[in-house]
Amino acid sequence: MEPLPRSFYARDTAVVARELLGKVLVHDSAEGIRVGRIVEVEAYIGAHDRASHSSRGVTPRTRIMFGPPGFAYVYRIYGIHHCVNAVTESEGNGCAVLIRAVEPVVGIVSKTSGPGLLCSAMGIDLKLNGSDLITGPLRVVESADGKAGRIVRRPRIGVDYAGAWARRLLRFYLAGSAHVSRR
DNA sequence: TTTCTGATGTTA
DNA sequence: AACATCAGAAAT
Repeated sequence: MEPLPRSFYARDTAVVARELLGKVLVHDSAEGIRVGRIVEVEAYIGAHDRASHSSRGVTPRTRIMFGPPGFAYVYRIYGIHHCVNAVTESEGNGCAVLIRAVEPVVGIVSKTSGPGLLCSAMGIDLKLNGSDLITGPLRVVESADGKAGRIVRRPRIGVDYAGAWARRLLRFYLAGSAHVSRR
């Protein structure tokens, strides 16, 4: 299947987030091919978004976020887990979509309901930070049926420190999916 | 059921 | 010190 083009990512982050629902994440590695259908995401809409890592400016960690769209921003969290994002909008904005949950499709043998769990289940780690989602080993492709379903909007998870930004409805998930991380 | 705690490395 | 998390235990 053909990966989504870079122009898909070079748009408003909340729009990209919603449209990523139902799309398919593919990790091609020596371990084999692992495939999951995206069912939950969050938008981090730029350096002015106090919940976003990019609100601290360009640092070694956020370098990829401030780069061009269509690349993977992978970071380690709480010392144990990894989280994966797709960089969006244009270079210099620091925007990205966090992928929070997928529905197992191929080659997945553990839980995928949560950003750390999905990375573990799909073998996503820091080696993929900065990789190209169009040409690299980690790609996003159109779903087989092209359909997503009704979308639910909620506040983002785990960003209570961000004041008013924590209340913005920038988390999106597919209504009725059994693989969403929490209701 | 909800709330808590421990694990553990990176960050600025 | 805090963290875009998770699993298991304790409290209710």
